[in-house]
This record gives sequence, C-alpha cells and structure tokens, in this order.
Amino acid sequence: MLNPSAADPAPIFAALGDRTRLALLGKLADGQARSISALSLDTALTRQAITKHLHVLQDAGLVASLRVGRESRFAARRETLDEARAYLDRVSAQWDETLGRLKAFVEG
Amino acid sequence: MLNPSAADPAPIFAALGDRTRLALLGKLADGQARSISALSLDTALTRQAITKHLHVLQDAGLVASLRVGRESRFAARRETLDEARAYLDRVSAQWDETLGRLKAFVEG
DNA sequence: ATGATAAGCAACCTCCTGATTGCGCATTCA
DNA sequence: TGAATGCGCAATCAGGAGGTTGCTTATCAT
Repeated sequence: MLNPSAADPAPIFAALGDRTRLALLGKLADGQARSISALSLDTALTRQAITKHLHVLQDAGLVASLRVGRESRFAARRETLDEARAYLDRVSAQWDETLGRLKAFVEG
Repeated sequence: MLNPSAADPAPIFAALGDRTRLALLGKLADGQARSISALSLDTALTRQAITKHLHVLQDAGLVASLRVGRESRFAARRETLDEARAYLDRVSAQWDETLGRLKAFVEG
C-alpha cells in the first residue's frame, strides 16, 4: 500500500496544521498544477522553505508532484482531504449520539 | 473574543495532528467529562504528558476544563471541531468547482 | 555554447514539541 | 490528624520543525 496514513489521520492533520501549507493548498484549490517557483511567488519565504512544505504535504498525501522538464509541478490530491473530512465526520457523528453533554460536564 | 483561532484553522489542525490527542478526543467522544487521572489510564505516558496534551487541545478550543474538587475534568467541545469540519468542507467545495484536474496536471 | 531559469542537496541554526522527573500544594478519606 | 489521591509547576532533555544560505545540477532559450 503506497497510500500514506491510511488508518491514521494524525499525519494528515499535522500537515494541515500550518498556515503556510494551508495557503499552498489554497493556491492549488483551483485544480491547476503549479511549479515550485510559481508557488513561491507572493511569499516572504524562500523557495527552499516552500519546497519543504510541499514535501510535507506530499508525504501526507495531500498533494502529488510530477516532474515536467526542469520544473516539478504540484497538484492537490482529493482523496486524502476526503479522508480527513470523513474522520471528522465520524467523530462528529459519534458526539451526536450523546446528548446532555453539559449536564455530564458538571455531574461527571 | 475568547474563542481561539476563530479565523485561522491551522492551530486546530495542529492540535489534531497527534495520535495521543486524537485518542484523548476519542475517549471523550461519549460526552462524559473525565479527570486527568482517568484519561491517563491505559496509557504508556505519564500523567504530566497527558496534561500537556490536554492543554494543547484546550488552547485549540477542542476541549474545555472545569475544576471540581481536587480533580479537573475535561470535556470535548463541539464548536471547534465543527470549525475544522466547515473549513475542510469549504476547501472541498472549492475543489469541486474545478473539473479536469488530472488533465491540467499534465498540461499545466 | 552561453546565460538565465528551475530545482535539488546539504549544512546549519533556532525554537518548539513531546516527554520525563522531582517536588509542592490542595483535597478527600479513614 | 495523618495518609492517600489528584493535580500544578519547574527544570531538563532529545529530537524534530521551520527556515536560511550556499552550492551544484539540469533544462530551456538565444
């Protein structure tokens, strides 16, 4: 299985837990693949910093890369984000089954 | 506004990006409030380690604590998890608007 | 062939994180 | 009152995260 963190969503959330990386995902949200240089524009960070962040996203499965000529293009991956969504939905559903939470909070 | 990270979901995801903390949220998923000691059972970690993780979750707004006698009880907070869900849903919806992503991935 | 552009690699640095240990304080119970 | 329980605080430590700089390699255009 090449899919990273199939049954452990923590690495996915960890990858999402950074402003810069969320911004990168935002830039890739239109579905277009972009080179590292393109993704480094409008950023205070260096190209290498962006590269590292992209690799973190890639290790988490949130983006995929493809080398085209001298540039390597990154695109967002749908599946992994859906994994994270599914996990939160599951937790949320579990919480839904328990009412009177505030009551229990006081009474223990 | 006391609500942490109202417009910046990164800290929420960062808090979720740890196995131990996800496990803690799992234990609290039944809506019951639990003491630190109770949450430290069935764990290889020390009580202090659990305490730190709980504070991380609290700073992110994912749990709330209440001191009762000599114990401090933690309970899951619904709102912040919903924030994270809403964010992922927004991103996902944005991605939905763009078809032919794989096509664009090659063509750039 | 030459120069510019895109990216990779490696070393380095600072700061944060996860975790431990040791101790002290408050609360409950016998 | 005295012992046990639950917790907080502080110091400490190893390792990883985020970021930079410097250099090299590959590709494209002229």
